[in-house]
Amino acid sequence: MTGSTRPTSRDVARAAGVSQATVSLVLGGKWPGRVSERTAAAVREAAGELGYRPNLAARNLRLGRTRTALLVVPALTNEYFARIYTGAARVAAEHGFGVVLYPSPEGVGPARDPFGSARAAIDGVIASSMAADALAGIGDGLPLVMLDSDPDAPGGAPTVNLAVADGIRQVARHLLALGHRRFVHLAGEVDAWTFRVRASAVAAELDRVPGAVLLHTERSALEVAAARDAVLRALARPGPRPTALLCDDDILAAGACKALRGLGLAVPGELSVSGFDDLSLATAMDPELTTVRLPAEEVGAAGMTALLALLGGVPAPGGELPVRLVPRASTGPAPR
Amino acid sequence: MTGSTRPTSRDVARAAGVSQATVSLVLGGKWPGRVSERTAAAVREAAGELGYRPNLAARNLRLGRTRTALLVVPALTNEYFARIYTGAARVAAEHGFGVVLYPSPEGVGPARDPFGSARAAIDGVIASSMAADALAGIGDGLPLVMLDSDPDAPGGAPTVNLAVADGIRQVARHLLALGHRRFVHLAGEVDAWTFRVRASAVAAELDRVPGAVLLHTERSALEVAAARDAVLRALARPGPRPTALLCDDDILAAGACKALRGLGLAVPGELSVSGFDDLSLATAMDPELTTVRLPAEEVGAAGMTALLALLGGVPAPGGELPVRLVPRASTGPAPR
DNA sequence: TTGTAGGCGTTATCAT
DNA sequence: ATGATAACGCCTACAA
Repeated sequence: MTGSTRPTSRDVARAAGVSQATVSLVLGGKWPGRVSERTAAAVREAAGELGYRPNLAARNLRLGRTRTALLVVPALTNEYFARIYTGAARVAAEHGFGVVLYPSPEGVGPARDPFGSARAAIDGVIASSMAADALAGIGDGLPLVMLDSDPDAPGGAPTVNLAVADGIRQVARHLLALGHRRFVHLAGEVDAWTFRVRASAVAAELDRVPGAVLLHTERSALEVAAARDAVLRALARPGPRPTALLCDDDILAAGACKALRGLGLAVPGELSVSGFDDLSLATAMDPELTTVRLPAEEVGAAGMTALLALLGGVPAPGGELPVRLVPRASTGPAPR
Repeated sequence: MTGSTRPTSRDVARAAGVSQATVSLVLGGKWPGRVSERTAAAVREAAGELGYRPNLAARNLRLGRTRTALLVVPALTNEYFARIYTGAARVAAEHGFGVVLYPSPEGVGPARDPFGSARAAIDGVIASSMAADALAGIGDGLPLVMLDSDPDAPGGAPTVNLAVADGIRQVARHLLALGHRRFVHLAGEVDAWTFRVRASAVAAELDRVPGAVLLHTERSALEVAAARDAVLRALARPGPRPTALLCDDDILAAGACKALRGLGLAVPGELSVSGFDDLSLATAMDPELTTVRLPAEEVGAAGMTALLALLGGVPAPGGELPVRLVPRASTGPAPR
């Protein structure tokens, strides 16, 4: 280790033969009309020479804000959250903000560290698909926007949601139009608003059609192997066999297809399977999955927009983004 | 907005009837023997009452370090990087550090912002699977550990690697033992060290066996659709047909399987397919993919350990972590 | 056992 | 057009 330490604005000032204030003005980009072109150039030169980079901690302390938002996600295991991030980061960048990702350690559980877990200094929080109380200790009192969450939850944080119920409706109608009447719902075994909405939307939509019946709802963790087991359980039940398997999620649908193949049941010849999310998995499979595409990037963007509004003192809009059925090869006419 | 602002340690001190210094000692956990139990309790009570949370910017400025590391990844689109994060975060937490994720905007490209893109104040950088120059402007001069990168790259950052070449070797031997002799290599079209290693390992290993021949190497972006097209191209070439398709990556292998199914070729009956990474995709597919499991979490952990060593002034170890072939259903005896 | 005081590096206000 | 100066909130000698 050479004893070299990072150069400060003071060092730049000395090197350029000016004062710290001038350096700050020039590098802050607000010198036109206040500092001569000559000195500005000298400052920039000196800064470049020394490899000067402003100390973020000092800047944040002085300004009282960090221009950084925290994006809390329950897991990074699928690309949905990656797309959320992308959208949020894009909007953030347009406003000179950064986004820091915090994958919440497996689901719930309040923070253990008395000082909270988010170490980065942040101005606000965007929480995606989280139970409200899972945020305990993260953004205590910071401006908060929730994605994919109960808009009527206590706390009254602005919410950006997907039209999940409408998506389920589209799937159900698609299957009904194909002649299906006997359904099984493979539900995500996760205590999140979005899955509760899915469940009630499935029930409601099938209720509307005389003759259509929801034979059973089977719950499964969001993993392929678990979903396969769940479908095996569901199909082992006595009674008439379903012709359509409506899955809460593409991963569940993938597991369902595996189970069916194992049972020698053709998809979609004997059973139709639908997913939700339109992950890249949906087209990696064979047959490709009929599913619902979520505008994840727009969700992230809208979330960031709402947070920026909040930070600006304007009441944030919130709202619901439309989703779209993507019919592919895993659904077909009901047999018989 | 009520005009309420966040309480400072000063406010806590006032509320508890003590000085800032005492507050700092108590909340910093280094009061035993220096502050009476009674006052300590009073301080904690006041802090809790006010909902006090220390200002990170100020703390970081004062201490000159943030106890935060930046983990730079090329993309979040697959779970490999999620596992890296998990491992790194675990080790970090054991040392009172935090980890902030920075998904580098699509591959390469130096930072556009003159002040660099990583807004969070950080002590060091762990870069995963990145070209060395893709880091320009991120951690300028900060302690750096590279994962999955050329250990002999200029710059001499410590490197934590996977035994990628050995993994390829295991796959090749597995296929050779099954009687395969005509190979096609489906290579990732990414300019990264790990893919260069894979390519040369494939060539080297097949070279060692008389009669074994690498018919062709086809390149493809790391996406299912691209991989499918690439395999269609490769199989349309004149000459003998391969019996084994060695893919750089599970996603490529998934695309390969789709292409083969489209062509009516049985896997593994007529062609064996192998992947690399053991993503959850590998077991979501049908047939399940023979692939190589990477200890991603350990890579992240080792990377963090190396960074902590670096920060402590100790030369970081670096090293290579073993990988393991996971034979599944997509490979079988060579036909004929 | 507790309080006082100084400074971390930056930006912004006010003189010059 | 530029420079001196004062904060931002925290930690930590050192003094009492």
